[in-house]
Amino acid sequence: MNIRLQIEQIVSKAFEAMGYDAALGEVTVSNRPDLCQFQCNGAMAAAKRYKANPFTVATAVVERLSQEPMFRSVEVARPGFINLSVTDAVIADTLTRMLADDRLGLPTMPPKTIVMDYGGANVAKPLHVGHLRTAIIGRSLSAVARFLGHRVITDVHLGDWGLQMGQVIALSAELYPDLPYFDADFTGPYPDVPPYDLAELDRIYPEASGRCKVDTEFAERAKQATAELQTGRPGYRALWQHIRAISVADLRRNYDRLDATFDLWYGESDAAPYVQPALQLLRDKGLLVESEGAMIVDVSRPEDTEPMPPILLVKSNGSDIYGSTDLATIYQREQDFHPDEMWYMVDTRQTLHFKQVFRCARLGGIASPETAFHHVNNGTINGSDGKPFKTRAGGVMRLSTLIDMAVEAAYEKTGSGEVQLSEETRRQVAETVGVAALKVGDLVNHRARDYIFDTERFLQSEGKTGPYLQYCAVRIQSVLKKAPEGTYTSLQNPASDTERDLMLCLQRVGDTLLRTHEEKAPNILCEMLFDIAGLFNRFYGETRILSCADEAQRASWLTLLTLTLRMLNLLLDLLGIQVPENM
RNA sequence: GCGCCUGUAGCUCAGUCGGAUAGAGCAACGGCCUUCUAAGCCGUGGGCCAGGGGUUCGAAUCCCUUCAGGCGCGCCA
Repeated sequence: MNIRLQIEQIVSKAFEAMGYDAALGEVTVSNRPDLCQFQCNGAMAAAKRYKANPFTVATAVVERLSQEPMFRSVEVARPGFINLSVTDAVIADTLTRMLADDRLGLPTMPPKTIVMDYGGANVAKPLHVGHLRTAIIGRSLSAVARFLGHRVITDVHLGDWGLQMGQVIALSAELYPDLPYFDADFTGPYPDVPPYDLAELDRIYPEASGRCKVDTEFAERAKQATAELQTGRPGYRALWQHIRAISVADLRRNYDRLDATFDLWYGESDAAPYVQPALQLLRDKGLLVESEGAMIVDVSRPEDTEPMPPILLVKSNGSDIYGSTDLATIYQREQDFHPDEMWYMVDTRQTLHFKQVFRCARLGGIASPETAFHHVNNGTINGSDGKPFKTRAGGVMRLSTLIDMAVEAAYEKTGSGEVQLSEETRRQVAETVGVAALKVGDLVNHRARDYIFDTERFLQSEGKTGPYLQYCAVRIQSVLKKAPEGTYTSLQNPASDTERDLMLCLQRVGDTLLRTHEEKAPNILCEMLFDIAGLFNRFYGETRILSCADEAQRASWLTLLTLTLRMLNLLLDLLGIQVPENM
C-alpha cells in the first residue's frame, strides 16, 4: 500500500472518531511541496457540512494524528488545511517493500472483462496520421487495464464492409473488365493470386472515392456493388477477399511498428451474420420502423435536452450501414465474451452515433443491461489552420511516412554520443527512439482534445519527449552495468531533498495507474513518467554514485536506481515503448 | 437553425472532477562535460487562465452571458 493510502486511512479514522463522514479524510499529494508532502482538505468541507469552524475541526483532527509515529510533522494551515509529512524511514521502508514485490507494489482491481475496440483501420485505405491516436491510446489503455488485472480483448474492427469496398470493386470492374470476378456467369474457381498489388490498390481507392464525388452514375454503381457484396455475389466476395488480404498485411506492418497488437482482427464483415438476429430483436419489440424507404429506430428519450435523431439501420436499397454493423458487433461480443464493459476508442466526431447505437442496443436487448458502454473519444489531429491535418500538397500524410520521418530523424542523432554503435544497432535504436518520439508526442496531449500536428514536434528528441524518457533509463542501465557485483535490495533514508522527492514520486505510481484507467487518459501516465525521469535526472546531476566512498550509501543509491529503472521499464512498456541498451 | 466541444506564457500543451504562490516543453538569454552517456542539469525573463457578471471562506475549474474558433445533426464510416 502506498503512503498516501496509509495516511488516508489514519486521517479518515480520525474524522470518523469525531463523528464526521470518513470520506472527508481524503488525502492527496500536496500541491505545496514547500510546506508538506501530503494534505487533507476535509476539515473545510466538514465545516461547511456540519456548520463548524474549519480551523477548529482541523486542529482537532491534527490533535488525534500527533500520536502517529509515521508522521514527521502534522500541521494546520490558514483556513483549515491539514498538512502532513512522513518520516524518511517510512519512505525508505515503503520503497524497499516495493522493490521486493514482482509488481513493484502496484495495485490490482477486481477483474472485469473489457472489450476494447480501437484501430479504426479501413480495408483498401492506407493508414494516415489520423490513425495514430486511436492506435496509441488503445494500445496503452489496454495494457494498463491488463496490468491492473482486467481481462481485456482488443479488436481492430476493420472497416471492410462499407461503401469504400463497393467503390473499389466498381472501379476495378471498369479498369479490369475481363477479370472473372465481374463475370456473373463465371462458375469455375477464382484465381488464388490477387489481381493487383498493394501499390495498385493504393491508387485505386483514392480515384474511386474521388469519382463518386463528381460522377453520380459511378457512385450509384459503387452503392450497387456494396449491396451485392453484402448479399454474397460470389465474384465480388472473391475479389474482396484478395483486397482484404493485401490490405491487412500492410496494416499489420504499420501497427506492428507501433507495437499496437490486437487479439482479434475482426472486421465489420465478421459481424454481418449477426445483423439479422440483432435487427430481429428490434423488430420483435416493434422498434424497427420504415421511414422514407429505410429502416430506423427512434432512440430519443423524453428527458433529452439535446436533439436525438433516430438511428438508421437499413438503407433504402437494403444495404447494411455502420449503425447496423455496430449493433451486430455488440450482439457478437455479448455472445462471445459476455463483457462487463465495451470501450470504443473512436474519434470524438462520432459521439452522437455511438449514443444512438448504445441506446439502441439497450432498447433492443441486444446488450445485457449490465454491460457498460464507453465511447473513449479522441480528438482530431489538426493542421495549424485548425482543420484536420493535410500535407502541403493537400493530401493526407500516411502513417508510414510519418514513422519513417521520425525514425530517420532519430537515426541522424543516434551515435552522436560517446558510445559507438554498429550500423545495425544504430538502425534498431533509431526505430525504437523514433517510434517513442511519435508516441509520446501524441500521448502528452489529453485524449479527448484536438491538437495541432507539427512534424517538427514529432521529430524532436529533446525536452518533454519519448527519447528523454528512454535516455533516462539508458543512463541508469549504464551506471548499473559499471556498479560492483551485488544484490541491491534495501534503501537507506534519503540523503537529499531531491532523493526524497524521487522516492515519494515512485511510491505514488499506483494511484496514477488507477486514475489513468478510471479516466481512460494515458497522458496522466505520461506525466508520471516525466515526473520520475525529471527527478531522476536532477538526482543524477547532484549525486556521484559510483565514486561514493561510503559503501552502504552507494549500495542504497544503486538500489534506488534499480527500482527507478524497473519502474520506468514497466511504465514505458505499458505505453508500448522499448528502452534500447545504448543510445 | 438546433446541439456538443474548445479558448491557459510568443508557440505546443498540462492543470489531480472547488483549494494555498497556475505548471511543463519548445523558442530567447546566462551558466555546467580531463570523473557514472550533455538526447542531460542549473538559472533568468515571459500570464487580466478570451471578456463580463454571479455562486462562497476560496474559482483556470461550478452557473449565466458576450465574443472567437472547431465539430455534429438519416441512407459515408
